[in-house]
Amino acid sequence: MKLNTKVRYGLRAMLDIEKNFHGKGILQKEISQRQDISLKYLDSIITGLRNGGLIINTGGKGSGYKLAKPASRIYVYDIYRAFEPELTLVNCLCDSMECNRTGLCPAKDFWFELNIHLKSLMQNISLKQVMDGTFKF
Amino acid sequence: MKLNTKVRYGLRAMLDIEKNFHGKGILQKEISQRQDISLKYLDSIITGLRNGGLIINTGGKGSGYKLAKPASRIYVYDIYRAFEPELTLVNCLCDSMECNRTGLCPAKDFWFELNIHLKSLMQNISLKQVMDGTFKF
DNA sequence: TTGAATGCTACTAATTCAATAGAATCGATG
DNA sequence: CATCGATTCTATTGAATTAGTAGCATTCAA
Repeated sequence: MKLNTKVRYGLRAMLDIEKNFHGKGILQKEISQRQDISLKYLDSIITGLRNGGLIINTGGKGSGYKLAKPASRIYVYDIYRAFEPELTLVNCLCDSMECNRTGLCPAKDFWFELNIHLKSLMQNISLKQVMDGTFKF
Repeated sequence: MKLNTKVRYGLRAMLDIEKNFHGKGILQKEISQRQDISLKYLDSIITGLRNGGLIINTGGKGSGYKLAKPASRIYVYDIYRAFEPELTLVNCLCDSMECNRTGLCPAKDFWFELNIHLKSLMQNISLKQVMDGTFKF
């Protein structure tokens, strides 16, 4: 069970933007250098974050990126979702072809609850909390 | 982020064995039929569980499998570990070549705590609780 | 000694994933 | 207008992982 690197890099990029934004948009190149991610690969990360509505280009002079919302209203799960479909720990939770044992299979019920729990953790911890280290489980 | 099918089938096999064991060892064939898992693939699942010390062959007449310990002392994470290395949500947590930013990178610290939390959930919910549906998060 | 059940090694086919290539576009500046 | 840096898009590659199967060896009780 692994998180893919896009989510991982995505979170770092978001934190980088938030930390270094002081009125002037952040360039991909800066993030690339600070976070040690190749510009080309970061390109796809930025695309994901932008399409997910998490960052926006400041436009105008000295253009660059900033967060689309305050860090306190962006959640870890938002970033996850910028790169992944809905969290589904096991396929039998989403693919009814694969399993229709809900209520009959204790294993399925367990994974179902674990799935909800894990998702809700990520939905409730904000970028700001991650940045400050003030999140709690 | 997905759980692999071995862990998933492994849990089902364990539950099947516990549920159907009444003094007489459970045959792979029975599990295969009840759980609708090909005998060949189940073979590798059983191997994992056996090597993980979670099930044992009853030996003797009417041989078959039973749990190696009471279901109340087998934990979900035990089953996970029968098929996976230690839970590591992101590579930067285990591979120091990849990242040595502990305490510097808020993202890493977050994944680290999430990792601990998730692992500890699985370490504290027993097979019996899964079977009864009495687990709680 | 036979036959069912188990155990072992290897293999394949499919999928996923990280990362790069190359070109098109955009936008500010001189 | 020309250009240069930065961004954006599409496509591709190469590697790793994984679900599932094949085939055979072994065991063990009847």
